[in-house]
Amino acid sequence: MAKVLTSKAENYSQWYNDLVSKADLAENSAVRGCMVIKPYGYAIWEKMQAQLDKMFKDTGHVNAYFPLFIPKSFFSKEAAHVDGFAKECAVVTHYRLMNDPDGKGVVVDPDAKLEEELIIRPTSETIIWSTYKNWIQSYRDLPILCNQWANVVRWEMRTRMFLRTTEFLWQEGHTAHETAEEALAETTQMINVYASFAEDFMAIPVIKGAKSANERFAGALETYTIEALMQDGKALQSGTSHFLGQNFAKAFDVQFANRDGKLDYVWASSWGVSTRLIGALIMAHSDDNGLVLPPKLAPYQVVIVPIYKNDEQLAEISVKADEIVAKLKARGISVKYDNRDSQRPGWKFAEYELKGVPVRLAIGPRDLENGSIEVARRDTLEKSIEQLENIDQFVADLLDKIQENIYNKAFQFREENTTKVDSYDQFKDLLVTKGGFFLAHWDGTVETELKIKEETKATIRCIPFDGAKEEGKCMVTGKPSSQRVIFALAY
RNA sequence: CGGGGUGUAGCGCAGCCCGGCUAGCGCACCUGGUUUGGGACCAGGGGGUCCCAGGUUCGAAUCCUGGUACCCCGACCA
Repeated sequence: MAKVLTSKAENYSQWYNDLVSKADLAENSAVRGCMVIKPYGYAIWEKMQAQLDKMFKDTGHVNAYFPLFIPKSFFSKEAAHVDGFAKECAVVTHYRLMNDPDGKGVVVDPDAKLEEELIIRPTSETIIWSTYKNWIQSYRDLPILCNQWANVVRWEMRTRMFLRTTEFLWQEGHTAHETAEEALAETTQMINVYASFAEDFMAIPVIKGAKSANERFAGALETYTIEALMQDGKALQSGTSHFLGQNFAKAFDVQFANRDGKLDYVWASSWGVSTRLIGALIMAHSDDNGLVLPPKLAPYQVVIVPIYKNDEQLAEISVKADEIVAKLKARGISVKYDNRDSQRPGWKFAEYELKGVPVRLAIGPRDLENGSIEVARRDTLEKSIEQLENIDQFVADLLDKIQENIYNKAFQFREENTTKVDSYDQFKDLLVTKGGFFLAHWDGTVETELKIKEETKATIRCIPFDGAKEEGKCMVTGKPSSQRVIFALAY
């Protein structure tokens, strides 16, 4: 087959860029750092949205929408929060353009300067908590369990399609509670929702855990994360859920009358996942032939390619193909019958491999005679001839198998690339030669964490929830530690 | 924001050092024909402010100055 992608081995990040563009997911736009998400890429996002939205609703949440602009003054109300975001905010200073008095084009009208600048949201805690203040008077108004699907802007220095773009799409949940326990339970519930979405739908195994103080969200008391391992041995933070304590309630003076008739500040959580998940999907499963999509998120789960020599043959094949389409659709399987005459079969095979369609069916004159059909699976690239009868059942089972197989493959990869280390020298060596996740003891101090980051670029990805309690010594300082944490190089 | 690199047809590139006739190649595109079980072949055809602005020169894709955009490597991050 003609090679259209740089191979992973040759240059991983070039492979990634090639794939994004050749699989028609996204392209760079006229605006620095901002991408155009193309229909095929957006279709994957829509699948993700639909499933996540369902999971949010099933756990009692509702959707709302808050403004894109945030008054600058809101940002000074929570000190840690502004520290975290100040350096990457886009600011609106004027509201009008005028014709350039000196010639062609337009300039900003200096008379149209805003009294107070507006920040384009990098995240919505501040605008939402200023709103919640009006919604909450009593414990009877709690909890508030809102989510919003939105775009946000963070003025990043270096961008990469899906992984880090200046503008990105996400969802952000913002909840308000009577008690710390309730807010913490919500924080935990949502990291669990993210983990099951990642594992059951994206087919990506993740490690749930808490961020170290240093890696926490700006303004949070706890940040929980799901960490996934990519095929190049680097970690990708794939979703976070924050316990915000009473920080934002205090910053925006959101108090409520509790059950004892006393005023108290509201407890909060926030949680989000973004279009970065598409980057995770690419880097977790795909190969040198292109994208490999988990069936549960593939815009098309099945494609049917007819093979024919003339119009009569195509007509005969189409009768069969239409039957198959109807049977698959009846099972809720999304299928495309590609009967375009403008491309030849070989071209189509390569194209759908590039786009990661999980199952490809090819049907030609030979099959009409034999009552058979060729089935090709994207994950293993295996082909087989199957009976046309009950092909819908066969395909339905195969899609389940593929979903399971790519999860298992990713899981096995993670197992093979998770290493327990006890000495700092061994850690430094294997970090470079092997990569992946490292389970190591850490003394719990920011100083040690920063020293490791400075010397190796590795960070603590999380303190895993299900990590075994185990007495040990910090690999750097030798001070006591009660649990191994996960270190890795990260995106 | 620091270091390096690149902007020439929709995409990928050659030409630039050493200025000179009509700016070239591959893919893609259009037309016709033959094809169609792994990215078809033949013939014909269309498409260019050579990133932008200024300068040097009889003459600039090519040399000079400034700007700008993108890519790669670092520090910052979902």
